Amino acid sequence: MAKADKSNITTKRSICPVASTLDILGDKWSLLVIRDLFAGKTTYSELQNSPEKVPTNILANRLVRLTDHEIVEKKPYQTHPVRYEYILTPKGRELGPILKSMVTWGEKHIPGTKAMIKRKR
Amino acid sequence: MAKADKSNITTKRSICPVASTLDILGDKWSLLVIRDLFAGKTTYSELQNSPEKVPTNILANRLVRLTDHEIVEKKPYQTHPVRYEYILTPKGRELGPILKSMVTWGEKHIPGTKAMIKRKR
DNA sequence: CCACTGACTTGTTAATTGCAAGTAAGTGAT
DNA sequence: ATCACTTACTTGCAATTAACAAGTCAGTGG
Repeated sequence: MAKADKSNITTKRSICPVASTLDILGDKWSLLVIRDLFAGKTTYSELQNSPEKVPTNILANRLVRLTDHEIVEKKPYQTHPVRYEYILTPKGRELGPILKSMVTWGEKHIPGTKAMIKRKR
Repeated sequence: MAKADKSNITTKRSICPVASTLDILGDKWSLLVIRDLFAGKTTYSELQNSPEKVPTNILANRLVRLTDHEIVEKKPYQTHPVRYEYILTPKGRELGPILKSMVTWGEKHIPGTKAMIKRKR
């Protein structure tokens, strides 16, 4: 039941790029997963161990949605046992500025917040 | 029933600025309302007439939440009859970069989207 | 064979959304 | 004064989503 319904993947509320971006990322968890991928996490269990403790069924669902949108790519990095890594596609990596502007705004306007992402590469 | 519950207004999932920003704005509608305010809309009915057709109870709820967070200010601009205008506070106006980076990403990666915001001032 | 890990699913309850309709103050026309 | 209309919302309820706990399944190491 972690399948995102394909019918809605291309459904846009309007031609506005903001609305369309929110159709994909407009929820409490998607950008948090992407933040963690930016921070260098790659596996399901690493993503599960975020400080915000994303529920496992939601994490699974979001990963499916994000891979459907080609923001994230899932690939096995070993067999026996099969283990998967999730990595950002170029399209996903270009979400950096959105994350960055959120960090800037959050740090300035929400007391008690502090970023600690060390961007790799 | 359009009251946002005050208990949750200062509840943060973590000290991460991205997570905290998403606690406030992480849904399908909030940033759309802010987009419209950036675009120069000021009244409830103008906001209701967005191309995405936000449900009226959700619009009311989001406006309460956003004013609670001091992102939006509600003030009467006339009496008899009382009419209200919603305007962005300085804190709200600083969300511009987030919106802007969403426009950039959306236009580049979501086919069929086109921005048409003419920023005023 | 047993315990353990990683990567998820499934079931159930709780919360949120979306739609339709209704309300209330006030205006302007008949 | 009554009617129609506008703005700015509320209210009720069904439907979708999210959250939480538990369970599954392949595989490994002892």
